[in-house]
Amino acid sequence: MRRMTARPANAHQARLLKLLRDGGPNSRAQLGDQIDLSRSKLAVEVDRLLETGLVVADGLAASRGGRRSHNVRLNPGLRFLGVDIGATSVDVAVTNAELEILGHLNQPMDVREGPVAVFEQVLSMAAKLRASGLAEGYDGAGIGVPGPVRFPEGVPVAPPIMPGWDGFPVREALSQELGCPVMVDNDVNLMAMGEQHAGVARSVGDFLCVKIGTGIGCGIVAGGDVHRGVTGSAGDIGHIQAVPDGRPCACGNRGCLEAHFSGAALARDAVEAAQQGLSEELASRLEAGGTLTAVDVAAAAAAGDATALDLIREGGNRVGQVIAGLVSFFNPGLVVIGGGVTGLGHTLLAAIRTQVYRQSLPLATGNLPIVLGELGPTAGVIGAARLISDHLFSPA
Amino acid sequence: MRRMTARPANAHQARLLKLLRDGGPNSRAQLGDQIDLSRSKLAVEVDRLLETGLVVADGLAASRGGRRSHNVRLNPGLRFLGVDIGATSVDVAVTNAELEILGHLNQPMDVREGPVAVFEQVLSMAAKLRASGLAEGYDGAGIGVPGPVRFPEGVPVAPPIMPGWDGFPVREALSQELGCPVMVDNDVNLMAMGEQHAGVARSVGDFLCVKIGTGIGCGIVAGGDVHRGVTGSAGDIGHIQAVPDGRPCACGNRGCLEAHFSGAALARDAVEAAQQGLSEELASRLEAGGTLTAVDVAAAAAAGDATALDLIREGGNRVGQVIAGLVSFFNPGLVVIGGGVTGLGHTLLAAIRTQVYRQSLPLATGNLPIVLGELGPTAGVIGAARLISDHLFSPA
DNA sequence: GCGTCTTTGTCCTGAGAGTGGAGAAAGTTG
DNA sequence: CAACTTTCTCCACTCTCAGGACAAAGACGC
Repeated sequence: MRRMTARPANAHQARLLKLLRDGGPNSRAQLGDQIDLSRSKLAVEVDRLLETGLVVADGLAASRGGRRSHNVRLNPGLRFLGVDIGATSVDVAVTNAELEILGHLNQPMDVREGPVAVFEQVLSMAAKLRASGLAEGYDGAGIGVPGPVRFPEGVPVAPPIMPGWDGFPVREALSQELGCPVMVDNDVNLMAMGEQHAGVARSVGDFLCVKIGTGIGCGIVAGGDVHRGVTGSAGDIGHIQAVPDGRPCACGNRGCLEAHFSGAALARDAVEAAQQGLSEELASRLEAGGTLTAVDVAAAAAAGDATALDLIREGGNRVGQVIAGLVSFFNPGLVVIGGGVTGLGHTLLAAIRTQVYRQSLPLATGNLPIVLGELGPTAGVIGAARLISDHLFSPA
Repeated sequence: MRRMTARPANAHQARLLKLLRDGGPNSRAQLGDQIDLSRSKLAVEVDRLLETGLVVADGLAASRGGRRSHNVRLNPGLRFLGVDIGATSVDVAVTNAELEILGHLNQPMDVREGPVAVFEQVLSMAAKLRASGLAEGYDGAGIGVPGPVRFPEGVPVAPPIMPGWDGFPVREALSQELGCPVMVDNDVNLMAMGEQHAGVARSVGDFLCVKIGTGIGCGIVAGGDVHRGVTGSAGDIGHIQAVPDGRPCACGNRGCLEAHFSGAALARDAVEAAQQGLSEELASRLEAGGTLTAVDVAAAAAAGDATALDLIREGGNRVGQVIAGLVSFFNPGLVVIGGGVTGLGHTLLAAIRTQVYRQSLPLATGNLPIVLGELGPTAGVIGAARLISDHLFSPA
């Protein structure tokens, strides 16, 4: 099917599209309240957007004490694809232009199988969503990968946990297959954008979004925009030294944060503890499943297992220590904790908070909320849709 | 004397003023090459700037193969005052509108004497510069203080090393006394702006500027702009934990970076070493001067004293470790080392580089210069002048 | 049911912003 | 001294944008 190809012709139109995306259907009068334009000029730009088809009339709204307004809204037929490639699974979702999720699929998959296999999977999931009637095609797609990305080109660079992906033209290839514009970013940055768009970080301009999953990363939002760094590796905090002369890490150094606490490290420590007979709870789970994951530790902790609680607390202390440093450095207005280990819940959060509030200066922590992400596994795909919509809703 | 009060009327004029500030006298044609405006429109805006008096004609330039151009330049009578209040001294300088230093005074002074005493000193230095004929008055002033600042209001907040300054209306008071607009910022941010304007960081959009003096701070420039954080305390890295259970720090915690390495810590360690008889060089200097400073350590190191070199190396390792973490997190394109201890020179730099290159990921360090600041003690005052000129050269 | 008030949206006019070309002014070069 | 360059100014024309007048459509009080 032929998809929309129109783009806003100027900054005003871009602004209007974003207001409609974030605020849903609106009348010209309501739009006028939110934008610095005369009614006449605004009407002209809205008419032009109607001509492009990006925006459509949406009937009459209720009266607010006078003539009823004619609402307009983003074309309800627009479809964005949000893809979140994690280390061990793939999430794919369809959204409308208002970034509401219409359908969401998740599939376990090891990113190390390489770009070709993963791509095949993503395309099949996208096709499945299309086949279920949620979309006739895609107007744009955003995709997140678990490693640094050369953002302007949309190409992963030197990704430690993604052998085979280095230099793979993700943007180019996906755009070719889907026949629509594509933007690529680090998965952590997308999670931050997701929480900023629809989660706990709404209306916060400077915040950190720490994602603890198989590895650890940190999305940085400064002045409302994602900070990616000069080579796209900003936020790569997994290899900050957390313990002097600590555990050996896959990167070759010792004591990296990721070696001491992450989904993978936690699972390894839990198995160790079970084998050493420190926890019956963990041992029986190990026996039953053959292996342990962060989910098992969470369950054991919920059941009151002291060893599991200790593991979580110790890990939280490590992460908290590093975050404390980042808070001193960056002075954010909010810290969001997300990723797979959020299942560890309040125990983890309490440990992190303790460290940060104790080690950072009062001025930086005085009014600093440290909270769990609100969107869970949908943060990434919403962020991905947001990424491509920000791109498409900007002047060409 | 009546000073200039005009401000640019629109973004074009602001852009032109900044081009003239950074590029010196220019013809209309040269300006046209650097700005996206038609020659006719550009001529109109230049004429309006001439009318305001901010810009003046500057005679004919050499021919470039055709008609000679009529240069324009910023009014050579404009004067900015740059003030850099350090922990132990005050720098005051006069610049022209192109931010060239016309006169510079330095005066030892303890910031703990409080805002009233320091202000008196600053005003007397400003008057001295005026009396020497360098300025008939000031069109604007920038001032840096060694602590966090609520930037929009220009008021220091909860400054640990500046008791008595909390909430003191620096901007308001100085503006009153000098009769011109004033902007206030953290001294480290100003140093970063100085190096960005006229030093090693020219044309770098994302960099860190670590200032090691009495304390330690870090200026953060992201996307060309200084990142100040939500409460103005961004870059306050002196109290990041560098050594678990390390030395007690004035802030109440243990192992803070500042407690292990800074001008003050280095002097203390040197005295200790001298008293323990570890270094004859340092001991003789202690005897001679009654006390030791970073300058003594630098001299001892230059003379080949092993103990002094060890102190510097160990300190550099500590700082380098912290910077390594910040590099992983922020992924800057450049790291500038400045402040009082730059006298320690290459020994310090080598230790820092070793740590950063060893601990951060190759992608972040692959093309990362770590260099000493170029401007020395003038970085702060140039940054201060730049701060106020950025303000005055923006539309009102 | 009817006039009055409020809200919404459209139309029109006039002020500026901005472009691009013509052409004058002032050089260089052979 | 002719031909070519570069710089700058002037002018006509287009486009943007604001703000007021006005029409449409509803709420509300009497």
